[in-house]
Amino acid sequence: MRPRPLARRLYTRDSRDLAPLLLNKVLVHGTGADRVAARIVEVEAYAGGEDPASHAFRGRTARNQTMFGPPGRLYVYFTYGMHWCANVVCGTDRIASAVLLRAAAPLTGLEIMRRRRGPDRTDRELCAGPARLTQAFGITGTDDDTDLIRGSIRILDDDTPPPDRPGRSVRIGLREGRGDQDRWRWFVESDPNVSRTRIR
DNA sequence: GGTGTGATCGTA
DNA sequence: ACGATCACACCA
Repeated sequence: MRPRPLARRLYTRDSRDLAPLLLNKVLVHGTGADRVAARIVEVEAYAGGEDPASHAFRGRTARNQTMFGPPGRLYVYFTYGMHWCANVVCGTDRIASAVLLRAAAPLTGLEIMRRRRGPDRTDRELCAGPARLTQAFGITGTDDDTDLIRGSIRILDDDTPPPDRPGRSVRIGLREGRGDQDRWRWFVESDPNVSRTRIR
């Protein structure tokens, strides 16, 4: 079968159920000559109001309101004064559950990605990291709250299953919410496009 | 492979 | 004041 958008029902799952299922799905942006695509190889779950590491932990704000909206949309936020990061909004309406897209393996449009990321970037430098990924895809704040099923940014299933035994670890870059049991990062073991892990 | 540091600005 | 980061310098 041709690649097709994920069923809307899938996005109603909780972030910790959905996150590992997004591994090996295909993120695409644009059409024709502008099209870029990459296979998702690393994600993290953020569990909203119960999760001290989530932007939603202290309630709804102007920045995080997309997470409180319907599932199946993209939550894009700006951080460190220069980077954008993208999340898949999931769970039920008004529950601020989300999955951070941390890394992907480039599939098509590598020359377009290199135009955005820099001409000397190796393949693995294009999408190995949450802010690298958005830069390679040309995702910014104007893409916040867009629909992942009908919009220009989509997540597709091309019948590549998620790994049977995905790699798993605590989340990266956090100060809060990284207890030993909070292993809410999943990745495709041995994929070179998994981001470098530097724990605070 | 690893660590340390500066960039840069919206958010709370 | 700090951050769901990155690039680059430097060390090994």
